[in-house]
Amino acid sequence: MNQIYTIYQTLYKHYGAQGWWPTFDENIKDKTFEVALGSILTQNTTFTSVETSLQNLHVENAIDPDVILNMNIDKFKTLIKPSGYYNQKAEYILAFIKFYKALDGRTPSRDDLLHVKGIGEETADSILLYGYEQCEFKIDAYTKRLLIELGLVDAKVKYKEMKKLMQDSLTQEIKDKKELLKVYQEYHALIVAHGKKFYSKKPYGVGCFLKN
DNA sequence: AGCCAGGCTACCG
DNA sequence: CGGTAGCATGGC
Repeated sequence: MNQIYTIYQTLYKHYGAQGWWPTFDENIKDKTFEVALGSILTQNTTFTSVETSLQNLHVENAIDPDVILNMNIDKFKTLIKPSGYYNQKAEYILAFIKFYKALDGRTPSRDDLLHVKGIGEETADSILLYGYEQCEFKIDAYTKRLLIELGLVDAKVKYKEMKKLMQDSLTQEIKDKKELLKVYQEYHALIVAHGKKFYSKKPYGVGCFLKN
């Protein structure tokens, strides 16, 4: 068993299942769209702030592309204000909505997503992994700090390299595609749970039990 | 009171 | 290409 998969097992044993995405409303019609909204809103922000924004949107029945399009822009900005960067994020979300409606239900390619303003690698992978159930591993700041701290990559590693390391390691161990998707989804959530505890404050990794 | 959050774009050299 | 300022609110 390779090291990346061993880390997953250890984290899973320690924290248990995290749930694939902290969905605000299980009964929402368009889960994919909600995940995309959350993925954009959570950029450089805590998910608790995002939940406040999603709650604000929900009471306006605005977890819906057309409702947002027909809404006064300043009103929309007010609703997402708790997540910060509300001017930028409003622009990003409108750009995504345009893209999303044009898809008409199809699953977008990663490359197409990356051409939408406001969607970088992490947000694209977040939308694909949690919104479209695609096997795209999501790398975030915690993942990077963890891999560096464990000596598995060097400090100037790129997103692409980390993603390849995670995906190659996991596909090597897990042959069932459904299981692989589940592990991708859980693994990222576990890293966030672990990262909040040991990789938020410098120096990173103090007390991290993975360092043995 | 200050630092950090589940990033991205624009612009610099 | 790599590096960095700017974006903004909320939590601890």
